[in-house]
Amino acid sequence: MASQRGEGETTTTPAEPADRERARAIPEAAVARLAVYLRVLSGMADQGVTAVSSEELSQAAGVNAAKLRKDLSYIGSYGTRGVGYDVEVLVSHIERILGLTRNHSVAVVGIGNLGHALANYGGFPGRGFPVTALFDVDEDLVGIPVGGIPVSHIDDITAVCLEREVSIGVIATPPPAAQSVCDRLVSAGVQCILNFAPVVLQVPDNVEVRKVDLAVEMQILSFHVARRADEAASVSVGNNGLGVDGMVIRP
Amino acid sequence: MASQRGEGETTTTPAEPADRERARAIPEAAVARLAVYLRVLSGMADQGVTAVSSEELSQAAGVNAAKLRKDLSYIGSYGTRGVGYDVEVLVSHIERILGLTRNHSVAVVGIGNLGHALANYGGFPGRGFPVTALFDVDEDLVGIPVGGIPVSHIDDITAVCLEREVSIGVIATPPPAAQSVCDRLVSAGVQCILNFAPVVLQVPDNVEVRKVDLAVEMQILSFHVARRADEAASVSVGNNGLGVDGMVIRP
DNA sequence: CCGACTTTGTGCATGCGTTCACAAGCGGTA
DNA sequence: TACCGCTTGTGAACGCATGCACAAAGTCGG
Ligand SMILES: NC(=O)c1ccc[n+]([C@@H]2O[C@H](COP(=O)([O-])OP(=O)(O)OC[C@H]3O[C@@H](n4cnc5c(N)ncnc54)[C@H](O)[C@@H]3O)[C@@H](O)[C@H]2O)c1
Ligand SMILES: NC(=O)c1ccc[n+]([C@@H]2O[C@H](COP(=O)([O-])OP(=O)(O)OC[C@H]3O[C@@H](n4cnc5c(N)ncnc54)[C@H](O)[C@@H]3O)[C@@H](O)[C@H]2O)c1
Repeated sequence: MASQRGEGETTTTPAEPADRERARAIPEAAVARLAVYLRVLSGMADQGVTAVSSEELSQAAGVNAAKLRKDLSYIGSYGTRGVGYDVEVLVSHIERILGLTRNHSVAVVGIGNLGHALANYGGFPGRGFPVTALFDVDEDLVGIPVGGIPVSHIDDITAVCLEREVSIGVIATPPPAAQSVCDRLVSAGVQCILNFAPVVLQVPDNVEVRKVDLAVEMQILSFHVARRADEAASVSVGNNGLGVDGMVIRP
Repeated sequence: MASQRGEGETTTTPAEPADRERARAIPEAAVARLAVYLRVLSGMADQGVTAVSSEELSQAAGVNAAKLRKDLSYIGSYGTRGVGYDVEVLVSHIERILGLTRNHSVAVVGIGNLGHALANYGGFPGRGFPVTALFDVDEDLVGIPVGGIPVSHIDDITAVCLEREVSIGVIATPPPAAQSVCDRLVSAGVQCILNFAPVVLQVPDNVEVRKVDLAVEMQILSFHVARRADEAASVSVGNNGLGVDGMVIRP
């Protein structure tokens, strides 16, 4: 039911494909950072930089240098001691680990405010994520091209997803429709879902979901201001108690 | 320079104001989940639900029940053993901890594809995050209302932010402009930034930044498909075990 | 060819976050 | 009132991630 990480796997690693087997051991947090390193490295490559040290790269990526080296060590040892890393080499290794050696076709469902923005965004194709299908229930939208791609009707989702080999589904519908859309994507064989609707999606174990919840992001920020305000209050007022039943306000 | 967590803090926690002092101890990850619980609880309240058990709530929020109880314990003990939690009570306590007892005015900078979507989105005001200011460099956009709010020129950012008491700045400009916009927001006194541009922002210690990077999200998804594909390959090929050089995985 | 210098890769300790498991506490019932 | 069953709240164990510190490994100048 629940987590099921390593499944059956009685096996230890076979000798040869150490490269990909290694992938399983990469911490989730490190994967997210590898994607950031990749972006930074790509930028450097574009500017003609050919080599980079862990110190430089870590600064550019906004992380600790030791952490960066450890992250890179998860994917192998491709640096040169005393020198640093070859940018090209690193880029290609990270791309391989992240599975970016092939394109991942993306479908956007719900062509409203957000869906339009996503469909019109030019940043995805260049990074290996071409948007190849758009879906909506609204008959008035069906057939109209957005960002160069005509909107399909949601009822055709299975056929279209299979035909265009969609591997990532993006949900940008209103919350009530999200679960149903998700189910449809799953039955169309989509195994990766990026969800913008503020809803907890229910999916089978073999489907990976990531959510982007802007309200939550803002609330986290809100928490930090509140905390900071309280700290300030504690310090300046001397914090002589009184906090009793809570509801302390701002300085 | 770098992290600076607990800083000067020679003080131990004073006795009384346990309520807010507690806030400092809440793990970052728990804060994010609290926001999710809040959303779920609000939905329940709207449907007339008055009480909920940790089991029910955790299922609705998609997390482990024990984790949920621990998360709630960070903000105090407001449940009733043998019964569960009062929805109203929980909502108001979480809101207080997250600093949602007052509104947080939001400014969006960069009214392009994404900026339009954000400005038009109706979900923020209802959650205590009214969008009160929009900025762009494009003269053609300035003055035009989007989502009911006229776009201001980026050069007026300081005055407008101060006037409207903006507490959260959202960056939706092209990457090259992001750092400069960020700097302007900071000098306008904004201490919370939500960044959509794929750029690592440099900010002073007293400013909180959260980033939303869709390309990174997709690359993480990509990693998981690749990993899964490899596992499948390993299994189907037989992978009859006997790992040689160690690196045991999980049972 | 050697020695000094630079930077990687990683073992280890530390801290944070998650999960388990259970005593404590409460409402309901007889 | 006393008991019973249910659910909370949390101590403690575990596992993962972070950061330090240094040996290993390579470059470069002489
Ligand atoms: N716009 C934003 O900035 C923003 C911010 C945060 C979260 N969100 C979330 O993103 C989602 C989309 O937001 P939006 O502002 O674009 O909404 P929207 O109302 O503008 O667009 C929703 C679109 O989905 C379509 N739709 C509805 N039901 C559908 C179904 N069953 N199948 C396919 N399409 C369907 C509608 O026809 C509409 O075109 C919402 O869940 C919202 O909460 C949006
Ligand atoms: N649209 C998406 O779905 C999407 C997805 C992922 C990431 N992003 C990122 O979000 C950002 C915005 O994307 P977009 O598609 O809306 O871009 P866009 O080009 O449509 O809009 C950018 C807007 O910013 C304005 N701008 C430029 N420089 C500015 C400055 N110095 N000050 C104020 N405004 C300025 C432009 O005039 C334009 O209106 C980009 O960094 C992009 O990489 C967007």
